[in-house]
Amino acid sequence: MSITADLIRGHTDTIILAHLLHGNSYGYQINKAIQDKTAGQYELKEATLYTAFRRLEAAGYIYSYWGDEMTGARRRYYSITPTGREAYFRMRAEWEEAKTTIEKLLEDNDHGR
Amino acid sequence: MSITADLIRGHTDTIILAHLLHGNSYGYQINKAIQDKTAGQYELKEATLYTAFRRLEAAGYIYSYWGDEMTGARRRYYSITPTGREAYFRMRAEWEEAKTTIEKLLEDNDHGR
DNA sequence: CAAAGATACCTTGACAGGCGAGGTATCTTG
DNA sequence: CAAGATACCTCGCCTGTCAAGGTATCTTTG
Repeated sequence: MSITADLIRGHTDTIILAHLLHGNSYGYQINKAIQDKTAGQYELKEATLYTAFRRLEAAGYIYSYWGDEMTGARRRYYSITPTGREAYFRMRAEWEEAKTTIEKLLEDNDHGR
Repeated sequence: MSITADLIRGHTDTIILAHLLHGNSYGYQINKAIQDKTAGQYELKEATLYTAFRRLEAAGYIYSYWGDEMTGARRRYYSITPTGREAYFRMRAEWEEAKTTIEKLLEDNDHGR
């Protein structure tokens, strides 16, 4: 969790969409996957996660359905829509752009003095 | 301004500090410099800028003083403090880390399926 | 010289996303 | 059976961004 909230802000949606690209999943698993991927360096807070699901579903980027688990706690599965896929690629492109811009602005450049 | 606010969020302070590294400056000029650097792709909104100045000053990262212009509108100059310098380098390091993390999480990786 | 535009500062209030804190229910393990 | 993991959820606060509005001075232009 060493990464501050404001730096990750705005990426939550894209991160979730990225995980749904290869197949349907449910909240708890997505969160686990993220922790694994970043070696515990970052975790979506549950409240953040579920807020994001609502937002993404309202936007038509994902849809959800209850799993038919015979055992264990019930799970709500999420699936990415074609629109969601498009959104993902658009958001990634935006990130690439933003990255360059931020990089430029954070530089400690001393040119001309 | 093609870059969305949420992606830049949290970088405002670092951007300002970066600009003050090479010398004192005032709000209007800093904003102009940012627009030039990004070829108009991004501009800090004034309200954001001045909020940030207050925040940075309260944190002891910068201090301000009124310029003694004999002509033109009055200018409030800002100067970075040693603590501010430290903060800048720390924030840059955080950005480097965050970047890697975000990159990892946004990947469209299909490994293992 | 008046109007328009640039320079330069500032505040208020709304909004959105993140998240701490709290809650529910089920299954597994010691 | 208690503890911990799995799995879901909501409420209300906090913080950073920014649209909209304001002030004052100087320069340019018709």
